[in-house]
Amino acid sequence: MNLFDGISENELNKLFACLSPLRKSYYRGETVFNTYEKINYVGYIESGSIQLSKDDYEGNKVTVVKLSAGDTFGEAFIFADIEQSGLSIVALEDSRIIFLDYVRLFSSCSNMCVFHKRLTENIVKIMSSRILFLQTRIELLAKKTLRERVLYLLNEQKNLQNKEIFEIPFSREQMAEYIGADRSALSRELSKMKTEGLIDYHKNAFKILLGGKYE
Amino acid sequence: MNLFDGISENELNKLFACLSPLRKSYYRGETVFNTYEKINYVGYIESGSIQLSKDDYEGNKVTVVKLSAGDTFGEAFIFADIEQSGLSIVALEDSRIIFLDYVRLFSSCSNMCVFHKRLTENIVKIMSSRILFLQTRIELLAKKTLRERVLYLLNEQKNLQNKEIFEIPFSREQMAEYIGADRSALSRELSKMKTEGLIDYHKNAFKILLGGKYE
DNA sequence: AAATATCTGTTGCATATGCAACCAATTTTT
DNA sequence: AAAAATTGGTTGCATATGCAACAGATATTT
Repeated sequence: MNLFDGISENELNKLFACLSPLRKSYYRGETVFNTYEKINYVGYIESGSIQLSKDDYEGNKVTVVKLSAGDTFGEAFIFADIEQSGLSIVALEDSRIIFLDYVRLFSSCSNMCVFHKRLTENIVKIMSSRILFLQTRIELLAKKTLRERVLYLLNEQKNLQNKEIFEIPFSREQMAEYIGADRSALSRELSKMKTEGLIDYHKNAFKILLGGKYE
Repeated sequence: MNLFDGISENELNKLFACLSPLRKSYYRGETVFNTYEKINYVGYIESGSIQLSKDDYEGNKVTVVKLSAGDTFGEAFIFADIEQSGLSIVALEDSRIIFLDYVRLFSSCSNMCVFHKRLTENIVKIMSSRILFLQTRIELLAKKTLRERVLYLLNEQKNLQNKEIFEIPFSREQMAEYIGADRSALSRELSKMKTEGLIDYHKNAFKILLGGKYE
């Protein structure tokens, strides 16, 4: 789901004239927003990719989500009235981002209402899917054993990519972080699962061999 | 945040005339939606309370959230195009629910546009806060130790209620489920934390004694 | 290509925690 | 009030897993 779906190139130009968005570029590793900033924009990634993470009081970093070109972020803070997002947003590669101001986004404007309505609807759709995604993630994290979480992630990716052999879009470290586990424990569990004939993998290419109760 | 905030009684009547919502009553324990139903409505709880949970392939039940009078649910499925919600929604007590049809909610209508716009904005706000809530929950579940999750929950509740002594709105069983732990393990950990002078509690009234690195 | 840095797997160890079983306390039903 | 059901705490046990340290593999820089 793209923020600008259903809005033609021509309409988009008019819309931009009205919304006067900020367009900014970021280098790999550069911070888009830090933890203490207020987010007043819906961000749209024109190119590149970013990572949203959250730091807790102990300094552990939890990756909330990674986003790439065509994705939208910041919509969770619309109307939320939160002074500090608590999110640190960093560019994973050179990126270009369009920022749409909340206020303009939701203030009616005489000539553009059609597009505004469309944009609003799109934002609602994006929020829908974000909620569903987060709920899925919660379901994964609520699993009590590491193995269950691994299998949940693998099945998710398998279904998503609809292939028998699928690529996990994470490094081991990131994969461990995503499922809330220690990296070495993940490695160990993966090895064990391979030995037991449950799964097979080479680097990031995985295959689920045995479904059993996990299918 | 209430779905109908900013809409007066009088306007609400007009809006209802236009939206023609369904009003239904449920007894305690009764199912509002089962796992296999498609949800086409935004549900608004007039009275009572409900619980949203999700069953996994092994039959474990994960409580997603509990909602009570004034809360809204089902908004995550707007435009999501999902045939089976995967959610089982059950009334926790006798409840009365208003269902607003997605289609009518988002179709423009000649005379009601002002209220529709308002409603849409409210839904966006609700979705915002839901996303933030879910992200918080994820942050909790991503903690590696039970103690950290417990403290996270306690601090959350303390801040929410802004009292030194605060009531946890869960039974032990539910609390354990919420933080993704075994009930007996939770009991043990709570006892241990009390012994160590970290917290104090009696039934559901808790107090955080020692912050230290957890403050 | 050599040197360096990053990523991944392995393993020993201590501990946390799920699970089961049981008992006590509390609440609900009869 | 007695009986039954629900809820919470305790404990033994086996195992899962975080942590640390190290080694090999791979990628990056010089």
